[in-house]
Amino acid sequence: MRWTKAFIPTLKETPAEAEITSHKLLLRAGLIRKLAGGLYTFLPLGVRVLHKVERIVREEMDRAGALEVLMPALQPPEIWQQSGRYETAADVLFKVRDRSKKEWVMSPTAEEVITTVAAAEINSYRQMPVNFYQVSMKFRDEIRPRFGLMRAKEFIMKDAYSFDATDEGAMASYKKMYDAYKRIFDRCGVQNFPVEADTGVIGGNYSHEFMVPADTGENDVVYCEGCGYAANIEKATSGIPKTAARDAGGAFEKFETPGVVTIEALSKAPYSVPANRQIKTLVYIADSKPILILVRGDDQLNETKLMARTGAVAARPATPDEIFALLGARPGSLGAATKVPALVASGDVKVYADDRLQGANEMTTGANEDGYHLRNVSIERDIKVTQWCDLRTVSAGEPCAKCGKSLKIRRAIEVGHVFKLGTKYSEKLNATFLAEDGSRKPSVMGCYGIGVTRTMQAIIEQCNDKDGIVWPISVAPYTVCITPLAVAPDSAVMQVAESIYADLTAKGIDVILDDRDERPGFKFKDADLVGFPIRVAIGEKSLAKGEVEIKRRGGEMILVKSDDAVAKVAELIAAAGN
RNA sequence: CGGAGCGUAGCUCAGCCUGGCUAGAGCACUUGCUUUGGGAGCAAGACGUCGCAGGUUCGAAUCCUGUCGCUCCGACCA
Repeated sequence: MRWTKAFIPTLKETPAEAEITSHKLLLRAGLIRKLAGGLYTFLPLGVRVLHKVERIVREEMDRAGALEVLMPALQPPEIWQQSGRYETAADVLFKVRDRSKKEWVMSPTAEEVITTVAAAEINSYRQMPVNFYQVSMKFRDEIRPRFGLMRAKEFIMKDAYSFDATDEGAMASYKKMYDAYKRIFDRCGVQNFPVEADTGVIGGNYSHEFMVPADTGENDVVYCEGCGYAANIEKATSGIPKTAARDAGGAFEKFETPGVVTIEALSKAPYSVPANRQIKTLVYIADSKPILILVRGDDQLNETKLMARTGAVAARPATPDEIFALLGARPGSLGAATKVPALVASGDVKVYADDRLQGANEMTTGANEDGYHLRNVSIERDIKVTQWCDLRTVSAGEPCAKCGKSLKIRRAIEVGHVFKLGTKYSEKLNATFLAEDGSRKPSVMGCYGIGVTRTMQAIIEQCNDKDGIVWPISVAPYTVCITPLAVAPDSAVMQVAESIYADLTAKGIDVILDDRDERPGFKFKDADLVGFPIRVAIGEKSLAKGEVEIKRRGGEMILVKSDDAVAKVAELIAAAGN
């Protein structure tokens, strides 16, 4: 490609719409332009990068034995109702109507469709294992699109769906995808690591997310440098000890605490009850029923865990009015030792308590009466706990549950997610088969997503410097940029440039020739901004000695004889290895 | 949806508080001359429904109301 024939609208200044580095660079390097919030046009250079990432994805999916398909973006709402996700995923569903007013759903993912295919076509255990994948535009009515391609209303996703006859088979399919994902992100040239993850609305019981570490990521990841444990904070647990039991005192007693409505206020004089001897009582409305959640005063409730443990489809904090109606007190004076046991006994309320409180006594909590708290509360004796479970959020510095080393937390971008789904969808959509023993069973599914456009941005977020993008060779829009410092066709400089351009092109290397009649500084700045991995600069000075300059983006410049330039470039590309 | 901020040239922004001449600058764009190893200089030129709609006023980019859009913080996810 010749630069004068390409379309690369670079920007010297940063558009006001961009906040994070990768978004700024996507715009400045001329890869994308915004049409509206969360909707972007991929310009020619952006498309080239996208295709390179997609190619890596396809190669590795194919290598792992998955089969490419292409499913409709417009889907009938009936199959969503059948799976139950018409309600549970309602928030993100784009819906449209055709001329006959029939409603259609714009695909945010395709479990329902592929399972419909499987229901019709997979009738025997002999047809499995099988894994179908596609690369296609997905649509989600995001609450808040942001950061360019990072969270958009439409985005390109690679989604794959495996079908197995047995649970063991499904685990093997899962492992194949897990391994393929590791290879894909490694080949894309980004640091990445898998973490244990929550399964959320998709369902299932086993899941990993692939993360690219970045301060601008939207996920907190808990990890241990000792044993390699890593998990999304929504899922992470630690080996933090339970609350120490003390010598059991007498019955709990009420005491006056006028105006005290926070853990902190109660921890100060004259009360001086440390946060770790308090029980924090929260009221949530889960699927329109009130539930009580008990965590220790110095712990934070993890809402994702709450959803997972209660199996609720929707949960939100109760309003002060709802709380008052239920317990007769306002937030800040709530507790589960009074009034609540009767509500639990009558089945009106369930109490979920964090494991860390198990066996705790001599605790302080609200009295369900404004201005009063209770001291000397023993959980086992005074509170009817419906279910004990892990509900707290892990903090940095807590001991690892596996090896005891101090846990750390970092921000990261989720670029891939693998789920073992089980039979949730195959049961609801009747994807059953005849097993070897003649019985009819639902197939065991897995699903596997990669945010292709998000991956593209995550690569930029990680691979950049003050001058611009620093593309890994595997995904760069062009691998080599040839920069002649004179462009008159009869100049020696341009003739050498043309010759190297022709030779590199003949070798099948993606190369762009900057034939613009611009000053050298201008061309260098543009090349650095766009981030071509290898630059070959040809100027009169060095050419007088028969030499050209080869520079690895972000690396050292070397001088080579112009006749050796092509071989040297090939060598650099081979050294990158991906 | 809740909270905060912003909409003026293709881009970055000034002007608005305290209404008043023809609405400005830099970058980008066009033409010419000079320049030519890290986003050049000079000269000339083209580019605006001041987001949109109503209102107040002799007069609105400026004040008021509504509305639309964008960005950031929170709940959602690849």
